[in-house]
Amino acid sequence: MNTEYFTLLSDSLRKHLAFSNDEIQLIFEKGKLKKFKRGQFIINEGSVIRKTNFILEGSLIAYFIDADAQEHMIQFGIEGWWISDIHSYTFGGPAKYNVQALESGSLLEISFEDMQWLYKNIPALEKYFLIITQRAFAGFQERIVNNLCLSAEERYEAFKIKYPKIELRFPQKWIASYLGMSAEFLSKIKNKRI
Amino acid sequence: MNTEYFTLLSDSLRKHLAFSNDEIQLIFEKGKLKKFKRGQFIINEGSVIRKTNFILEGSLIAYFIDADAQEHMIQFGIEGWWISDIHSYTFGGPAKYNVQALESGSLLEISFEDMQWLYKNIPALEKYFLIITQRAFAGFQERIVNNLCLSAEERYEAFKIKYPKIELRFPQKWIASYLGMSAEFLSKIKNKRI
DNA sequence: CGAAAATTTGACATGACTCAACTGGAGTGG
DNA sequence: CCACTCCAGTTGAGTCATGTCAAATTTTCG
Repeated sequence: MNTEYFTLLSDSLRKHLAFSNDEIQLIFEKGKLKKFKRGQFIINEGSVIRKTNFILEGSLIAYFIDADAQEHMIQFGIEGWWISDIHSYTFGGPAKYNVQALESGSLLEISFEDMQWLYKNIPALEKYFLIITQRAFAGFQERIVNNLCLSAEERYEAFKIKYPKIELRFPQKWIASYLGMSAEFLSKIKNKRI
Repeated sequence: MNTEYFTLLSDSLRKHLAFSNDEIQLIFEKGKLKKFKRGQFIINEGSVIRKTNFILEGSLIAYFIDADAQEHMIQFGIEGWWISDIHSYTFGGPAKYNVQALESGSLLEISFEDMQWLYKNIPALEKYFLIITQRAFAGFQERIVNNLCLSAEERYEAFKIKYPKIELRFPQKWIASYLGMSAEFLSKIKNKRI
């Protein structure tokens, strides 16, 4: 198996808790390695996919399309991040969002059932997911707060500071969507034409 | 101990997973029963309070005050809900929000350390918190989505459907803040004076 | 290289905010 | 238990931040 991928997963896990190499190996064995191409859908809105994905390479976005056919970005993900549709993976309902690749790459796919098995065999794993879910939760709280009390320009400035790498790697129209403003308006902010 | 309180906690826990009476008893023993009065602060922004709270009676809100002295509601809570500041409880940093009582009542306070002890002694408890954190996470995702693609009026309509009881119990100005609109504008929506 | 997508730019439209004045009702102290 | 505050809610006028649309330009990628 690719050592680079192993390192990526072990770094992500060990950032929060201690795991043995055997335990990480176990996760790789339970998971399925999948390649994806730019533009490919990993999850389609409406389908039930009880799987979560650890991104090994490339970039993905989670977004949904509203009644006016406007796309809204929920979340982005690059190598080293977990991404799934929580309604489908966690609760078993239909996915509320699309997950699509913006850059080709690969991921490690783990089913809900296999994850329950892994929880039983790797004591720290459930706590790890509690911690990263809490972090994601705190992140979404912050995003709501920013949407409530910052102007469009302030939100963009805060975003650049928080995610300097992301800014360079994702198309501007998706960043605008993530920040809750129109693509045109973000363009005006960047070029000081407000 | 008050059987009504016991039932409230056991219902909340058993809604998601199986727990024995002894296990629930153990949680009550580790927790501290605290009464609070209308207007009282449970958590002050900036302080470190590694405690989480299960509301037994009354209502609380979590909010913060921005640079323009505007209050923004993050979350509300009534009996049967857990509330804390995640930055302080989970990560040990200073609280980002105030938690204040809108109605007098009481709560069960559990420290972070005691919770770790409870996790070790009640196998299902950690999974329970993973589940409710995931639910809260999904809720915040939905709130972001609504803020991105619904008008103020649509957000209010969706809120009334999702939280019919909350609507009647919390002052309108806080509901407006929760929904990301001014109190005046919500008043106009309700009275069709737009 | 060429088509399709992303970005830029300007003109114009509008949803929601701010401010300010007024009203009503709930909590509190004498 | 009444009167007095005082905060929540209402209403209107005026304003502004941001959206929409459409056309021009640049970039991306098959």
